[in-house]
Amino acid sequence: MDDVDELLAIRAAELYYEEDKTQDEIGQALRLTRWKVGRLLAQAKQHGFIRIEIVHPKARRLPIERRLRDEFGLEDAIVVSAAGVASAEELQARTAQAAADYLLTLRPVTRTLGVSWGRTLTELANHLRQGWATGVSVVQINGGVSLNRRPGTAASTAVSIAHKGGGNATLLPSPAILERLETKQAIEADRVVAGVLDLARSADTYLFSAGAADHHSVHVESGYLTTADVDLLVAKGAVGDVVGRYIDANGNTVDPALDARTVGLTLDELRSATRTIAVISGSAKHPVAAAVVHSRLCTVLVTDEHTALAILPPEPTDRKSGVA
Amino acid sequence: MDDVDELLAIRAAELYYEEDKTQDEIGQALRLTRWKVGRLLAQAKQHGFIRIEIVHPKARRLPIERRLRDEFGLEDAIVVSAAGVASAEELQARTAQAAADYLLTLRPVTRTLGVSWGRTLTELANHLRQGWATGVSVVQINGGVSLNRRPGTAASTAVSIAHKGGGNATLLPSPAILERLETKQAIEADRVVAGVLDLARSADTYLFSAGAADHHSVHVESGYLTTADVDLLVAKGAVGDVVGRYIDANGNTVDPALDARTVGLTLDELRSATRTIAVISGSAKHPVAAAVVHSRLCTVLVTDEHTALAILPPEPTDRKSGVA
DNA sequence: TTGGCGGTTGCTCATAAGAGCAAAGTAGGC
DNA sequence: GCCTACTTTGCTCTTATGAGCAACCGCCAA
Repeated sequence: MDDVDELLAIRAAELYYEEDKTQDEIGQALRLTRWKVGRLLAQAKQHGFIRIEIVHPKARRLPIERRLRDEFGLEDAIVVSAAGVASAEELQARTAQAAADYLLTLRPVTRTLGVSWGRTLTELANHLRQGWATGVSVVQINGGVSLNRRPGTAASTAVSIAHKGGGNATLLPSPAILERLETKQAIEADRVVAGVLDLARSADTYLFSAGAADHHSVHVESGYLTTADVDLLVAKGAVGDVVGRYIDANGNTVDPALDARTVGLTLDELRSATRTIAVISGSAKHPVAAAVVHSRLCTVLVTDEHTALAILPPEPTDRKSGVA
Repeated sequence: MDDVDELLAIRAAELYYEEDKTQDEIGQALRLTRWKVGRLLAQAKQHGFIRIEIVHPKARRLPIERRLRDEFGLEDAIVVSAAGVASAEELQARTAQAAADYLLTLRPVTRTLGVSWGRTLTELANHLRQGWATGVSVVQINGGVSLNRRPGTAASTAVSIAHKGGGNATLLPSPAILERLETKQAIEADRVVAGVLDLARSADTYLFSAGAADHHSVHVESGYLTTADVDLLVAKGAVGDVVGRYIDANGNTVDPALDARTVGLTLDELRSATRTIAVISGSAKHPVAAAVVHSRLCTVLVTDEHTALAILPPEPTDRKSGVA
């Protein structure tokens, strides 16, 4: 495509997309045959001169979803569009909303849903529509009684999801991380706790988010970890946490000792589940999102466009010499 | 259009524009008839959910051009797209390039071109293509021997335009603004200067830009005005200058005494010309651009999308109840 | 109940756009 | 200088889309 054709293609595109002329009319105006006009338009598209965006809070990016599914063998992927999004909060809200919507469409319908907790899931619960399921049983899959502030956020997330789905929640009455291994083992040996964990292991679907390994983490806010702890984890290669367990870029636990003191389903238990839905949004979470997907911690990913593109390998520009 | 239809429209748009499905296929997927799909897509467009942009340095915005022509009775309007533009400089370069391209298409061909000077025109001259005209005569229409720095910029702009058009330039050997009225009158009485001005008045086409009334003005840089002078002009309502003459929002000279000391064609002479091309770009120049267009100082406007939209009255959203 | 009325639906028909192909044009190799 | 391989062009034929219209639905009033 030489310069002259390029300019013609742009002129044709202006007339076609902005002036609603037919290719034939454009042909007359630019002294081309209508076939030439059609080819120029096709080339303009191929070269990326024509950008078509769907600007809407519920808009998704299907081609990116497909790439995610294909690239990582995901069962499903939901990618919300970032077109016209002003703030990171808005994008996260869109993602949470999309995840809430996705729950409605789950087939087969979930009977027992294992849930994690955190900011994203709280937002998801708020966006969830009343009556999204009928008689769903919700069970927490990791510990989370907040130590200091806003006690019960973790609980209310699970309860809210259950209530709106016409069922009830089973809470895991345990801190997320214990200070001593023995305490953790004792807690897990407790009949109630063990029962909850058994129920959690029997869930047909798991729903969780991921946290970035930084000082704003919910673990720091809740007092389970200090900022120094986080720095140490980062130094060991941590990119973030999933159900309270810190992982590196390969999805492995970075600190086995810490992991052993963490109450809840293990990463391997999560990996062996048939349906695990990860909801992850925001630029701070790009590294964890990548780790989650690469290490097959989820079968379904709900995320935003930016995060998805950060996870995916760069797209081979689809020129004629694409294979070369 | 209710919520359900809106969501369907978005889903349809995703499949149509991103997945290249036919409306019929979308109908099958969403359990709609293909006509319903067509209507949903039309509604999505109407509501502005579908945004189509042409991303290219030479892309123009024809609908905006039309609005400018219709709204202000312009003979022609060239509006370059701001899609995908990173910096203000890039936008100005695009505008200058568009103006240079426009000169090539002028019909009837210009024999004598009156030009102003300034950053925009210098850039235009640089972007102008060799051989853009054959034997064009270029004449300066306002004074501009730089007092201190970069002497000859004004001259080289005119010379460059002339050379590339296979003709020669007639320079106006005079400062832009004189300190005393008597000196200005004496200069204009000079045979050479008077001759140049006569030639300038006989031009068939005028090409000029406009300057913002701020401290970065070329007049300040060249030493004709101090920043204090500019502040005073602004206080009097100045929005910028055209061919060295400061105007208010209505296109009137803000300081008759200063205007009388300014050498070159008057604004009224410019207004009575048959073809005057204004090249104006950048957010700082929105007010001058509006003044130029409103007061009919130009018959042709070359500008960027943002400036054009700032000049134009807000577009009536084209809903069904558009007239109400 | 019935009869009107605005709005929606699914159709027919006309037009626009795309796929594929043969002919013409072009550049390079011998 | 001529032939060959490749690209570009303008076509035919098919498919997709849009315009316009009659039938239909739901809503309200008589």
